Amino acid sequence: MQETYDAAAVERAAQQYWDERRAFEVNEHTERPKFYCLSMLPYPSGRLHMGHVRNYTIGDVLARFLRMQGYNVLQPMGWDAFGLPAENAAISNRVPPAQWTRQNINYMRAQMKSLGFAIDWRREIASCDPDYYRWNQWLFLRMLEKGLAYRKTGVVNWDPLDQTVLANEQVIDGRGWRTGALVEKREIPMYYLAITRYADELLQAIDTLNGWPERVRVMQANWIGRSEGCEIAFRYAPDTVQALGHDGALKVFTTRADTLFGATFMAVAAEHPLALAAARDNARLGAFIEECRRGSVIEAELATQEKKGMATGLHVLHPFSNTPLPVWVANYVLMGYGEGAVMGVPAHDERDFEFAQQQQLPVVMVVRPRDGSYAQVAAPWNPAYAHHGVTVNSGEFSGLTFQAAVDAIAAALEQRGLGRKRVQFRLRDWGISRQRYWGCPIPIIHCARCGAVPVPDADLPVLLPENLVPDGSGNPLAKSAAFYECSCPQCQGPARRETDTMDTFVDSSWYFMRYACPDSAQSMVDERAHYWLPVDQYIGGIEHAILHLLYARFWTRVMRALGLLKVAEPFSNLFTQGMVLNHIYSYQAQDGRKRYFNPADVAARRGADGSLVHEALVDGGRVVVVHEGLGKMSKSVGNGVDPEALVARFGADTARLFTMFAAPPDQTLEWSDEGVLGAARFLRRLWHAVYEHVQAGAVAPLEIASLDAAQRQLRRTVHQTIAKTSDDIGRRRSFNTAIAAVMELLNAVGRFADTRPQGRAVRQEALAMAVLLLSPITPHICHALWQALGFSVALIDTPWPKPDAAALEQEVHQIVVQVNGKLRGHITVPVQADEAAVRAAALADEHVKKFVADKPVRRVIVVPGKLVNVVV
RNA sequence: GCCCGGGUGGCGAAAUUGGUAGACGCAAGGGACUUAAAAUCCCUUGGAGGAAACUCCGUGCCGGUUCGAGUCCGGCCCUGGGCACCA
Repeated sequence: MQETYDAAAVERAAQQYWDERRAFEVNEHTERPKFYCLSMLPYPSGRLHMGHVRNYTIGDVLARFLRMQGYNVLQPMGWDAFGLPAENAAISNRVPPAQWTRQNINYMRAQMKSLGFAIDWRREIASCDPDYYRWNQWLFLRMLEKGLAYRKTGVVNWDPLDQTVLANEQVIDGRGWRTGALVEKREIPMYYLAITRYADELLQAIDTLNGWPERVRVMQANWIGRSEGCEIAFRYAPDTVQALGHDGALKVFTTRADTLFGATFMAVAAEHPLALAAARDNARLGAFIEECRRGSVIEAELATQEKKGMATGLHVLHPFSNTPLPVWVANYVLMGYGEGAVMGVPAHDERDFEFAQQQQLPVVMVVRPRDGSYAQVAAPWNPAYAHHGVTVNSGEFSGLTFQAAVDAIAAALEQRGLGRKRVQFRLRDWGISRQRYWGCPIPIIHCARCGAVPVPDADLPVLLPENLVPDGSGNPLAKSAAFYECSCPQCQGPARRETDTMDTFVDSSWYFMRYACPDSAQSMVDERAHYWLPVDQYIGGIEHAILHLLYARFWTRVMRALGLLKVAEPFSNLFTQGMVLNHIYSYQAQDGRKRYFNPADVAARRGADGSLVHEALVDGGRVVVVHEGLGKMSKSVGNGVDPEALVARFGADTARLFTMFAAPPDQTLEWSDEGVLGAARFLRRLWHAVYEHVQAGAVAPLEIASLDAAQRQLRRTVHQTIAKTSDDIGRRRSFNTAIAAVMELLNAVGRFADTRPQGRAVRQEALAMAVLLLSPITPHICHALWQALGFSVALIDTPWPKPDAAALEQEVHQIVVQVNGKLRGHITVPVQADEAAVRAAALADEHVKKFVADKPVRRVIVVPGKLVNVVV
């Protein structure tokens, strides 16, 4: 064994050992229980960042821990390889996205290997591989057959200069990211997946996801957004029938049918057909509608925007009173939710109230105020106005409580054919068409005669040409005749291939299934997926709490309905790791632009007044930079730490140890160079402890019966550490405290100076256990130290230890004594001592006597094995 | 506006079921070794008082429950995140 710890050599040797033995390749033919440990697959951006390191280390710790516990652990890895950054890189580097992406994958795979993750690399997949994305296309066709996929016009962001569709993230302050031109909204035909058909199922099943963090479950439930209410039809008034030239009704959705008699107007969205019809011979209304449609795309702005509206001149009839109600166009009504129209009840809805105040519309109170809380509905708005209560002023429906009123009104409406109870979801169907090149082609052929024709299964996959280079204007596929020119599968006539590609969320909705059977040539998944699914532990960022996880749940249900899978839910347990933060330093450059400095390039010194001053070098001179606090590591503020440099300097084990130790894995992690040094120092100390021990020669077998008190004490610490570490990793996922416990153990070993044969035997056990317990976190150094300690079976094949109950036993233990709840002393009592004995010992303690003095003892509380509280 | 987290030393944090607040680590100060530096090792380190023994105070703020509260309850303040005119 070498005296000094050479991380690079140790890691090379360990990785070579695992590779040669194919240690992490798994199959389905084993008696051991399976465990599917999955980390979210990365986008191949070029290099790993610290978020990746943290994510994959958490997964790897669990995978290795469970492997040692006897599970058949699958830990796969792949690449979310389609998407916009490859096109952006292509524009600036003039390299096809495919080439850029594959280079990045190769580079990042090597980086991952250097971190020593226990991955079965035979199962690697990239979503840009035709063998993978052909099954996106295949399932899309099945969904088309079932009516789960359909075509409809949708709104996109359009850059008028580049003549191209922009993704939301390419729209900056309402302008195109490249051209700076004002972005327009355009309606084009797109494909949608009917996720709303699964809304109820997806919502209800959230209750079964016991292994998911509560906040993720809440976020998903809110996103699906189920509302119980009524749809109500308001028939056109005679003047409106005349104006439009036909009879009809305006449908609205409401959760407050009990307030129907308080409706004093109708409000419809700008895109509502009734608004458009009214605008045909009303130029002012047309202009207003145009203004609303043009308005801000950013939803947060919409929410705070001033309410605006304009009367259409049309009227509808109240279903019970037959009173005519004016129809308004209002900018606060969303076309995409409910019916795109609402009944305006200003007395009991804040938005309607605000609108009515502005437009001088009448306010009619139809819910009785709660005792004395208010006398009448008047400005300013009072949240009590919206409370559920007893109806008044509502004809035959007066005097009913909320639910009774809703039931009665809904029943009466239904009898007249003017409404019914209905559930409305906030969730909308998933638009998957992207007018982009680097994605999975949608397998549709457009024929002038036959319409949109699905590509026959036999012609799959529709291959994406990999040699195109986008130039920023439009979709290169739409300019590539070799791609879009084709013949109609039905009539054989000339036709045009669909040039839109799929949203990359499609790719990531089922990749974890394909890992189970990456070579399945005849089907999307095969019986091996039944073995591995569901994923037992999924690990990833909270930023995917809604979309990715919801889409994957939906996709799983669709595949189950098609008989491809047996599970309803893909992920049994979900772990969301925290972000990695670092300091942000900025400086106003001479050109007026804000520049950021990497924290590694910033030096701190004490200023004249003793406060910290941060400085960085600019053109050879020092300038004072502004410390903007902590923020997520990202390119835009230049505060990233390169994992590769970290591994090169300290080794993978130090990188892994620091990221697991510095913070609980589900909370934010603040980067600290000193903390990294501390992790490296600990590993050197561990190495040195084993080195010293091994240098002293062979170790005698442990003779437990002959141990003295100090030896038994160290052994007890060893086995307590085994128990704590097992619980911390296995149940609590609290890796930082598991590491702290091993550090304490090593500190105890350091204080243990016994060099007699049995002393050395106890030390041997202590060091071996420290190495074993730490091995999921720092596998390379532990691999080497395990060998050095003389074990012939490799660490990777050694089972996780169990605490020895006998070693944990004690004859006496220390008990805390309090007087009136304040700590006053400690007593040592035999473990078998009964309550009376413990009580007597406590009262006999000198410190206790001092505080009790001559005051009468009112009560003594004894918590066995822990504490005594004397109440005086 | 609504829904979730979080608030504990100089810093990252620990305290798992209501039972010794601050484990473990970082930083800082002191010391050992060394020609010196690095590395390593040892000691101190929540605040106040005290020569010491020890005492008092202390987990964002106010109040409550309890023999006992960082932990439970009520009200507030600050902060991070998510959603956002969803009828």
